[in-house]
Amino acid sequence: MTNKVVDRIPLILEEFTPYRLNKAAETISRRFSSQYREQYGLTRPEWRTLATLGQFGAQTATAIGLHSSMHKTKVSRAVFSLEQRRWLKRRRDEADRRTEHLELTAAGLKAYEHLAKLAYDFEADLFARLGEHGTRDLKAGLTALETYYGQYAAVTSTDDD
Amino acid sequence: MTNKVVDRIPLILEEFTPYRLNKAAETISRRFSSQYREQYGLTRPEWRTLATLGQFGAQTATAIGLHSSMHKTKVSRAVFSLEQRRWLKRRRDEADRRTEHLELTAAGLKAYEHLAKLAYDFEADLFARLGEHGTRDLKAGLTALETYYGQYAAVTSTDDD
DNA sequence: AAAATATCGTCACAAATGCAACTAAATTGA
DNA sequence: TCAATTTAGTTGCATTTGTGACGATATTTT
Repeated sequence: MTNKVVDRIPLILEEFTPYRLNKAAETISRRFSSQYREQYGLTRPEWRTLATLGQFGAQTATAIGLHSSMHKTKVSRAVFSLEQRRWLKRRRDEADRRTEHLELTAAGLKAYEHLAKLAYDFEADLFARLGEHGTRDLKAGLTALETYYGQYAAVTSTDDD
Repeated sequence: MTNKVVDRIPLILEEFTPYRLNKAAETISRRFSSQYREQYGLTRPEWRTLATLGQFGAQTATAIGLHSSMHKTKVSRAVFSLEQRRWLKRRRDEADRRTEHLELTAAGLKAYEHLAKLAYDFEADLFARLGEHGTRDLKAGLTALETYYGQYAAVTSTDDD
């Protein structure tokens, strides 16, 4: 049962889809993250937190984590760090005092807008380089993956741009 | 020059390609890595090292890193760990004594063959779930990405399968 | 053939991460 | 109404990672 013919075929790492996907994600992320890292010294969790608040306005830490697929400790640390920069402020919810609503300050919003612009430009440049077909394939492939794993319980949570 | 109309469009994180790509890669990797983690307690760098040696036979640490996109310290640690398990042995190159050739032992080869089989099955299952179109799109999208960034100097090196 | 430079692999240290335990507050339910 | 459970967010600790420096060897330059 174990020794089929297929056992003999060697595994070619650079053709193995999980490996390819990981490498592609890392390469692209690295390129993009260098922008916010070099210009603002932001980490990825910080960038994601900023992006989520910029997109939705005030949010709780839990909501940020859910939306941006980050573990709550990452969110907690990112929030702390953005608070130090005076890019966001906390507001305790008086109805449920466990919760705090997080909101960008004017400075935070300004940084967000700049970074959102960089993100757009980055993506536009990527699409231009991939070409029409490459872009369509990539998007469709990602959509297929999302459909697939979206059906399974979103058990885990982690990070990364 | 900075305030175009496009500046007003909010960035939608879950539609942003680098984010989607990262999340997809993480989700898939997590599923796959749970197999070698649970069954053998292997880390990702260890799995990649094993896979590279299984694919090519004896290799130097540097070659493994190049092939599997891992930083040399990761390779060094993975090699040490696999050596502890007696899954590989080192052989000093007498012509160039800085280098060592790494080779799987019988036990290492056996583990490799089992894991390669798991990898195949995992990929086959993924493709089945993605469907014919989803699979083709994903592969084509990855190929497009690889073509794109393959042209740029492979400056960095890291990990993660 | 010496000196300068580059490469191989390892190690020490600092930063980032994940996990589990924790405090505080809210909710459930007996 | 009060004990048990759940939820929000933080913190401590152990593990993993990246960086830079290092010793050893090889190669290149002068």
